[in-house]
Amino acid sequence: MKTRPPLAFESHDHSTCQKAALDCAESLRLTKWRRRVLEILLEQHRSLGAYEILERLGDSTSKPKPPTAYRALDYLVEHGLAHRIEKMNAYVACAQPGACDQAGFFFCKLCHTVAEVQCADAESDLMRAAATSGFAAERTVIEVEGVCAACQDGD
Amino acid sequence: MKTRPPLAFESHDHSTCQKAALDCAESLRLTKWRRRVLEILLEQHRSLGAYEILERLGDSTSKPKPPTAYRALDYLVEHGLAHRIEKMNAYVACAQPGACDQAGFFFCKLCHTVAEVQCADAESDLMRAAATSGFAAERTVIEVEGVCAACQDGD
DNA sequence: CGCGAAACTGTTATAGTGTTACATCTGCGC
DNA sequence: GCGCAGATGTAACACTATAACAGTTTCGCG
Repeated sequence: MKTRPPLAFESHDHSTCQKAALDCAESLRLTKWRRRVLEILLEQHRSLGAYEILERLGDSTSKPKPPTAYRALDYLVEHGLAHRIEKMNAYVACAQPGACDQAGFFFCKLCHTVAEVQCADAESDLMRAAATSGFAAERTVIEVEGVCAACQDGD
Repeated sequence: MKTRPPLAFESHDHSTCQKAALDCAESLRLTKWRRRVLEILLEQHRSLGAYEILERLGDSTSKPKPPTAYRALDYLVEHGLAHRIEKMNAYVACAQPGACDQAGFFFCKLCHTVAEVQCADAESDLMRAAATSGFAAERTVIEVEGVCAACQDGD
């Protein structure tokens, strides 16, 4: 599993993360809600639940309904700009848009920070194992729950 | 990723699977509900939702409430006799009770059959990656969604 | 331009999944 | 028997996600 270091746990210039994602979204149809959801997700390398996002989409005059958030999230996930963290029922912006093959995630159960790594090796091993049974693999979920260094210190 | 072949997709003497799990449960405190839930899960290598299990726990005279199923499932998962498939919000009996280190799962999205494999290599790679960031990993989820050979034929 | 198809949005309602809180019971050691 | 710990019973609720359908916008194309 060759990976670049998990950026999310290290201090970095986050504006380049945001810019990369927005650049990558150029070729897509980013409507009002999709853009706003993406911007919210891009604020930090943390996962947010669909209803947290929904809250933030509303203003004093109107509150969108759940399908508004889910539709935008589905679109972003389908097009590789966001990922769903199954274990958390939550969503996070893709940290390597355009270069995201088979991602795995380390997520802190306390602060919900998510670090994304490429897991090509693990994935190909799994694909080989699948092939021997005639299993047609479609999507692989790799998630590691734990506590990040910052939250360990905080204890 | 050395694994024995995924048994669940092949015909096999399932009674030995059931027996192994019940033997392994000997040392535990299997109360009425825990035993019944385990028996239900052991009927096949398929995942069941908590409410499906709950249905089957009831009889004509009384229907247990959700906490009954969740408590039994939590216990079985904690003690390694069952696993939760995050992507399906469902539960499956452990296929290698007592010898289940870091499991990964192939599950068919059509028939919900689940094959369990050991993923020690993938896991140790992930643990190494985690260590470099000071991330304290606790639980690793590895799940592959797809279509099993039988369901492909059936199409 | 005008028109039709496709995509997107708004809204209501509901389905599905999981937990909290608290009362009650049961078995076991003392 | 007493008291405690663990297990169960029950009601109510919180969180997550989708179905269904109406209305609107967008966009290609004649």
